[in-house]
Amino acid sequence: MGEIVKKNLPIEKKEMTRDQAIQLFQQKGEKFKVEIIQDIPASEAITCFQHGEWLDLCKGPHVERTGEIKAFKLLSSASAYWRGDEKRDRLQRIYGTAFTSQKDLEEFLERRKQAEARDHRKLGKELDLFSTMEELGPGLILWHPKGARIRKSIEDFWRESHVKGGYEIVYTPHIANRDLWKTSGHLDFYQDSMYSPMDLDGQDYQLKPMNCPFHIQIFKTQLRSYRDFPLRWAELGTVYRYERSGVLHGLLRVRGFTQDDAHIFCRDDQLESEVAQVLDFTFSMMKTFGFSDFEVYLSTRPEKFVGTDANWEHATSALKQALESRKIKYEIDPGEGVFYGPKIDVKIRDVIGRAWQCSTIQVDFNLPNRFELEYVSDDGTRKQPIMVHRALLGSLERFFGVLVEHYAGLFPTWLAPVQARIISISEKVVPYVETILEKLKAQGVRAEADVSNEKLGSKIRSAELQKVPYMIICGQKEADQGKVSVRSKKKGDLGVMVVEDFISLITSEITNKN
RNA sequence: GCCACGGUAGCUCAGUGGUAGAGCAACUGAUUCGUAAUCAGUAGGUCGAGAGUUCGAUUCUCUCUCGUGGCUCCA
Repeated sequence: MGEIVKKNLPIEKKEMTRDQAIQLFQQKGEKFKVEIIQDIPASEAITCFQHGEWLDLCKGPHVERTGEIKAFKLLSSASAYWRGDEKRDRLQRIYGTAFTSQKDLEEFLERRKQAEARDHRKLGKELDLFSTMEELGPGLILWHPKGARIRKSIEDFWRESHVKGGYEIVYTPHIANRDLWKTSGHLDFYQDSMYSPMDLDGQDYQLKPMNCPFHIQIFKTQLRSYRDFPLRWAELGTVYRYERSGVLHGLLRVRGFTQDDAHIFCRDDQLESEVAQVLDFTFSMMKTFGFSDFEVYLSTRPEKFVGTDANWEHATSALKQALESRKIKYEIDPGEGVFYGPKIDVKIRDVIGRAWQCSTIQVDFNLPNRFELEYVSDDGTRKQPIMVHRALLGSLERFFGVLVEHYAGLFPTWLAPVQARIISISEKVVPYVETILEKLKAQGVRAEADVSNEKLGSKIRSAELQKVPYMIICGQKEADQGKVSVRSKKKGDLGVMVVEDFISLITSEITNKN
């Protein structure tokens, strides 16, 4: 590379006809290039670029001369399937990047380093939040006490919001008779990612890969009336899906996870407003978690699907109407719907600009049909309800991983596993530290004391590294005055105040979820 | 699942065909300290697992397993 750059060769564009190009690459023995050329529409020109001896097929554009490349670096290499098809040949792919100055390259590498520093797998270890281990098997998460504290805060908020939002909370088992999945049709579509059945008294039972059939069974326990709708049933439901070993990734892709699932059963005429309400709910919840940038996609009918044209048409237009009624900008994702209906996906943008798919809202007319759901309508006839599947956070594991990266481990106080750490300056003030600790705990603050035999600087460093939002420093001065010295992780030294003032400061931050 | 690369102390990592070392953490002692690392000592490892080659394997070979980067996939 260095030599090519040094020679400062001009890079020349060469257009050629299809036949010339095919002949050229056939001579070179490059069967893949020949295949690409054959796929280029006749209306488009075929171009090659050349510098020195090197000639290759490329659409361009290129820099004018090789000397323009002042800095480059190879980043990684990996194998890829030809045309992304695992049944076809494999190619070795080399990833690299080039810049017009060494400084730009260094900045780029610095940004990568920063992204690495907020990697949830690294922080999960450093902050003692979660782990996975060989002894358990891949893709299965152990939530450590500190991770579990955060998860509990998320769940508490989630439940509270759902109850306020007109949902009922339900619970369902982790396994069920496999027939449920035969009826639902999931076995036909997703058998490969479902775990093998287990034999219980001669019946096949199945570890659940989703929660919907359970909610449907609750629906079926009564004869429903049009007056009952909408029924909104939500569950933090833990599901298990077999993910291929190569796709597992920290918390973002796992084999056992908890969906913040809900199913809304409603009438035709309620569909649009229900969807709109879910959209509002999604944005307001995400805002509380610190996300304000969104990308919205409407996914339409895929190649493999069930249901009638009329149903798809109706559901898709209801989703569209809901988006438009809320003046939400969205893009159409053609053919990316689920086999049973169209969907809206919401991606959130994190603080360094990466988009994460979390929320999904899916219309389903397959399951009501397959499970023969019905209700008594106002004219006394039996009708089929519409079902909406929705998850706001998606999976708690994944969402948690995204949160860790978004905040780089420095959680807002309401989520922080340790909200305040009380630090003693000397052994003499330990009893005072304990009274402060009790006061904070009594107000529901997640506080802990550091009375170890270390210097103040060292204890502060340790609290800083653990990203504790507040450090409460107690020395003889504070003990004498009955006050505390407050240091905020974000704002630094806040000075000395009476304990009650600190308590109202931190508790208001916690209740307001700032 | 596929390709490539990895797994050494709790963590971050050196190292070697003759069974291993550092820093931090832990523990013990001294110190009682004012806003990002006090000092000293102690302990800690079947070198991911199994098999093979070898007089001898943590080191070489194979299989498995877990992880990492990609590909494909994600109800």
